[in-house]
Amino acid sequence: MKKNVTFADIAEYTGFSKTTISRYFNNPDSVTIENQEKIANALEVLGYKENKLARVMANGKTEIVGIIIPDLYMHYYSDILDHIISTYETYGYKFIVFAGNDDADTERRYINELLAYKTEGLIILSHTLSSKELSEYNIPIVTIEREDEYVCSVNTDNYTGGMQAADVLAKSGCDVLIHANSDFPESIPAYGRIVGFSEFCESNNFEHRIMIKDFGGNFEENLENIKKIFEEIEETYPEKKIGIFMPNDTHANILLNIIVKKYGTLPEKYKIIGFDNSPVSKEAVIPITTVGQQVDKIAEETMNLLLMQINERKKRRPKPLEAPVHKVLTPVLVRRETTN
Amino acid sequence: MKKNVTFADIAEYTGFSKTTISRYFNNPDSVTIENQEKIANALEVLGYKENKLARVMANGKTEIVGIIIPDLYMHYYSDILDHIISTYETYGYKFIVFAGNDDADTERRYINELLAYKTEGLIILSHTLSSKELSEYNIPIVTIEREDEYVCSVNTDNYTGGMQAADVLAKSGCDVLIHANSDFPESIPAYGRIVGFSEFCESNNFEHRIMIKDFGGNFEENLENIKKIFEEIEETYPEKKIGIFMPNDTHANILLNIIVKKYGTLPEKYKIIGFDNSPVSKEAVIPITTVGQQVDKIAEETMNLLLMQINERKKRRPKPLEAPVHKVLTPVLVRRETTN
DNA sequence: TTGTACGCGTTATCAA
DNA sequence: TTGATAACGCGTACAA
Repeated sequence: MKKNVTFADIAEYTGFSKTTISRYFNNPDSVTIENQEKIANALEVLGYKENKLARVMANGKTEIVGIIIPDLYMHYYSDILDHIISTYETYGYKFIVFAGNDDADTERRYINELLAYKTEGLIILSHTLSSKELSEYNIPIVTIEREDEYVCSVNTDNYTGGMQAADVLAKSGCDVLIHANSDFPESIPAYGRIVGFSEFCESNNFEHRIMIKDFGGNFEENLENIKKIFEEIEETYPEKKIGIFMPNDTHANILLNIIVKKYGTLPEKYKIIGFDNSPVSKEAVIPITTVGQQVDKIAEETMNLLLMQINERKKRRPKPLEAPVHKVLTPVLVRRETTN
Repeated sequence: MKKNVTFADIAEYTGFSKTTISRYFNNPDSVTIENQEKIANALEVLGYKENKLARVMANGKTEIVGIIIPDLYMHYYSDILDHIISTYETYGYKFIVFAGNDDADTERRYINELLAYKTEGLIILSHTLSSKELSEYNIPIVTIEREDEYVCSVNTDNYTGGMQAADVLAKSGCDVLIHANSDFPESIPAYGRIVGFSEFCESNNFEHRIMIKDFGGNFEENLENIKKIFEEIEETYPEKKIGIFMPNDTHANILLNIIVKKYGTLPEKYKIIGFDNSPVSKEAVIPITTVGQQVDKIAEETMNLLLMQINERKKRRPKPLEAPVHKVLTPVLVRRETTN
């Protein structure tokens, strides 16, 4: 195990001090062009490899962000993760990734681990810890599409999304508008969808119905529960034209597949709209109309919000935010073939 | 910005030396039970938070692994990533994740960044850098399903997989067996599929055909190219029963959707088999038979292989591997509804 | 069982 | 423009 080449070695080789070598990296212009070349040459000759951890010890900037995502099964999450990770090219921040959404203690362990590595900020998509608890960690945090009272967040305007969905189904000539979703508290942004959907229906006098159902945590459970929902719809409204707004594209796709398997196609009787505009919506047998989340913008705004907090902390006299900032992004309707 | 609590503070508060505090964490039994309690108490009172980076400076062990994945669009990759990340519970290693598969220089930057953070090992799924170049970084590496001559790797037995696929299609009563795949060099494990498939057909006298096609890098291109393939098949073999072996489940699903959209179901005339057993194969309109990769085992073996190398390095006199270890895992056929 | 002293590789401060 | 020195927080011989 041969020793690493360090600034000390470069300094010795070139006759400069360690300080000058450091300056060569962090403020090159403060070193003579001539000497810059000498140093550059020495780096080549000695085969220097930088050690960012040592730098972290000295200046405290890890340029690492921690991210906790519920799972990678939901296409929406892998999509988000992909976009966030890709911001490396823009901001240079690296990401340590954890997955999990079950156990609060597990999640606390993840966070403590992340803090022990001095990550400069946290991006949280999982739902197990309250924003109150998160805020007490006293580190820059941005959450995405979850309860966010005490922390900064980026969310889609779910209320508008719900209205858009209802509107499309209405314009597709449906007699009854149905929204299936899980039972979650009003504090979660997605709750806005239910409200937006309902209000649209009520103020436009559409027969509508909210079906609250626990969809379960994996495909098998999803399938079973969505089958039940569909059976109930078939029985209840044999003569009507039905518009169904599913909680996300993954679930919309499952419903679509159930119907297509039964009828060989999507009958005129049914219109479907999903949420997220995740890849599965366009890859489905029949491309699914969806209320699209702007995942690229979400990733971008998340990093902006996070870096804003991070940079504020680096100031000599940082002012903590008076109140958490909640960025809300407008959903974009993506019309495809499951509606008119 | 109040200073962090350090061992020095704990030492001062308890009256012990920093060394004893360190021992409390790394070798508790070498400290009196009584004193352990004193220290534990001090940690509480002072609100100590560990700093693993400082520990890294002192002992060199980051417990971080870097991982470079081509993308998160292919379900197979998100699946693998999910399983690898989840090994945290078993091994305690954290993961810094990069995504990309395009540009060699970009990928070199990723690797250098990872090395600068002293990651203890690398897991590579992208294809842009040769294993020769990778091996020259002189750090523990495991690749998954890619060219691997000079580095350790975990691969699925693609040859057997190819034979299994052909066998299932044959037993499903197909007259012609077709395997569509991209044009890649023999050095890539997936090439074995083509060989296994062909050899099975030849030794059993099945009419067969390998269709080499560039599928493109996103869904739109995939769709377009797979449509062309299907059209060609429809024209060429109007009277025959066709078995089609697709390169992965994502592509098999696209083909299935094209057919179902045209016929309302999967006609008896066509049998389809995919590869990977990634989530999409069971979530498809008609659940897709597939040659399954054992993703859980792949993740496990990958970490085993990596940790073997990492631990060897920690020894006083590490012996470098004489030759890279290539772990090969048997694929498991998953029969579903697109074959008999 | 506990303590001393130094090292890990870089940056920040202050001085020249 | 350059340098000397002290951090950063922890681990580890070696000594007691």
